[in-house]
Amino acid sequence: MGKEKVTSQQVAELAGVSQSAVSRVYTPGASASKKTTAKVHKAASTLGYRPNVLARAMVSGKSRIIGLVVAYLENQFYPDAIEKLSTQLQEKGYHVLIFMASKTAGNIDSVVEEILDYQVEGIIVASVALSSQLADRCRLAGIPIVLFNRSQDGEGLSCVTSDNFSGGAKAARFLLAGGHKKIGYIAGWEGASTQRDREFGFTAALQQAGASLYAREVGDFSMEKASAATRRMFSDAQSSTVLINSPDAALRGIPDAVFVANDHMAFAVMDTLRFELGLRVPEDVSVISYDDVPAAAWPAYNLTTVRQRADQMVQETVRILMEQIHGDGLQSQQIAIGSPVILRGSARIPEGWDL
Amino acid sequence: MGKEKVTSQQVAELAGVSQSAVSRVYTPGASASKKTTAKVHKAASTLGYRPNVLARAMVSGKSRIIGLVVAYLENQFYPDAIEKLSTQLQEKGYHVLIFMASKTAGNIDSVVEEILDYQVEGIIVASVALSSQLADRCRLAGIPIVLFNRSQDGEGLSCVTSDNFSGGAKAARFLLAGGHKKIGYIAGWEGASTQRDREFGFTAALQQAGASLYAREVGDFSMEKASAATRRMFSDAQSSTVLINSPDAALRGIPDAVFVANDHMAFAVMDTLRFELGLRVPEDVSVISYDDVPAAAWPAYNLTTVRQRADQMVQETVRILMEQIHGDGLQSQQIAIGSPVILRGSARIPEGWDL
DNA sequence: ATAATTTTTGCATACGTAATCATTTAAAGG
DNA sequence: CCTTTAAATGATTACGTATGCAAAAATTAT
Repeated sequence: MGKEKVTSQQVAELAGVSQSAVSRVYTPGASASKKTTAKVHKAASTLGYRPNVLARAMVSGKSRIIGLVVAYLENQFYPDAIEKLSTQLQEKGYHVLIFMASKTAGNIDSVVEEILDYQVEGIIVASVALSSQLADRCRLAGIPIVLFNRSQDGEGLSCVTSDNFSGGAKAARFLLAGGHKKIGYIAGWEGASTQRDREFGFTAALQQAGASLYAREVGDFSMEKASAATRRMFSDAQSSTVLINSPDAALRGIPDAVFVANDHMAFAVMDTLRFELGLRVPEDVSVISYDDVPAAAWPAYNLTTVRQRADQMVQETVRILMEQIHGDGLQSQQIAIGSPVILRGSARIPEGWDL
Repeated sequence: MGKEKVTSQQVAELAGVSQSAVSRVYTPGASASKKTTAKVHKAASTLGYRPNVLARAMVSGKSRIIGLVVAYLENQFYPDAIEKLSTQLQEKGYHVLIFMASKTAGNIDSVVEEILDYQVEGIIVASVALSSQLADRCRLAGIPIVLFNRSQDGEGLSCVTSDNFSGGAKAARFLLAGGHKKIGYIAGWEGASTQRDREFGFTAALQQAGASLYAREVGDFSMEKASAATRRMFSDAQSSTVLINSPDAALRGIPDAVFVANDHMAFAVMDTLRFELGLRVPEDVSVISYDDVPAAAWPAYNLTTVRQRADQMVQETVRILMEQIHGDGLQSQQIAIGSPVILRGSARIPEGWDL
């Protein structure tokens, strides 16, 4: 109940200087003599003074707040990224105001509007799309936006992703080199650029090798739907699975390998294969996926996967944001971080691979 | 670059009213006629006006910001909680400013100082402790604090936890009912109240049944350390494991059950038992732990665990925070949510249990 | 219709700080 | 020691909004 607001004015009085002097002591690059600096610091510490960020933001226009829109926190990739983002921004004197888009799905725009109300200096949008008029509003307001782990064409938005196309291609070449003939794909949510690019890269590399997709199902980045997709794809009857380009009846049967659009779904896929369908991984079916979240390295899964370098993605995101905030009106940048295959035990390892 | 700041003044001019009128239209409970409300709304929408939260915070003292201190995001329990917290607070018109304490470990206090700079209306501290002088400062400043998943004695701080003592006791009774004789415990970080209470409850229930702990190791809530602890506890030689109260040589040998202080460590424990030590779960060793994070239900682990009801914990946290913010100077509250055992397959199920 | 009451409105001020500007003080140069 | 230049300081203003106060308008009661 005791509202103990210590203001720069009070510090000034105690130190015997003007309020301006106090302000300058706490403003980097402002001119203040050693003497007054000392006096102010002393008075400030006895009173327990700390500058009011909000008041500072009012007059300077710098709130030191970055808005972060996020969803899908059940996918370990995002908490990991949030932690890294927040830590790096903290080091630069910024802090993260978080906005959940998951449960409010659909009206991402209203979430971004709320963000703008807080006079954020920049916005990071993770894993969700943005309407073009909203993007325009932000550009008009001079507030930089960086899409994290999503790209969006035609809006001139900055984005940071892994090189999903080439990552998908690597997965395909890895499976082909392993001698797999009937290769399936379990897709993520089809509105996502990551999903699209991974699939494009995957199928492009298959075709380049004269192969093609044997089966395809959609898992929408959800574990439940991925399980269902797995059941459809690996049911003996294969009734509901669309067999693409299957040459003749002799080759029919369940896939001998599957590329899953992300680790989160791959866990469900592996569990369904092993515990529900009684198939062995990798002996009966090779599984490879995308992200390399921490759990992929857990022995129970030991998942071969295409690594998304969260550290580098975060670093680039912060760099772009800082560039746009400080140097004003820079060009938007699209960054794609290289994504290596991490060899583990869920997929047959081709002989002589990665010597 | 175009800084398009639309102010209430501009809206007022376009609508032909005073700035005060505009303010009142956007202030719930203020008096404004239908006519002016309509005029203002029209002008506001043509100009794209939205109230500046920061300016509003300046004069009203209400920033609509809640500070959240968090660490250990690799433990799925916390992302889950963050999502729920943020969503519930959003619904009440508040937003979450996030502060990572993990990498800055040790100086939690400086993190809280930074939070205060943002004039937050409340602080949620998850999984970390707070110095008493900091707690005092916040109380003095009239800023409510709620500890989430930690309790702290003697500071008069509000906290929300699960009923860790009784949860630990339930785990013990469950293992005893299953006929286990050599029961081990893998502890979390010993500075944590959750760790302490779970262990106290566990050992108290053992003793009440005339049993006692057979082995104990510390895992510090880390997967690596939990693996190492498991190796020590289950090595045949048992050289480094402290055998507590082992009656005679005949009873020596590896534990037939282990209670792990949280799920996050239990995953590492199970993996180490199965893939490194070649032990079967639950045939050779029963494993039970605490939290019931999503991954505990994944078939690969199928972990029997004491559920921490994140939904209810979040709900209570938000309730307390709102009470303290609106009604001023309320008593601090300590809430412990009941925690049921969730039966899965990692521990032998006693006959007739939970009929 | 007039008085009493309630609601609405505009004016002025305050929130806590940074930035501009003119002024004073200190330092440097000869 | 005096002049020139640089550094430091204080008074003032501005940021965008909410609120107390008094005046005006609308409503109700008489």
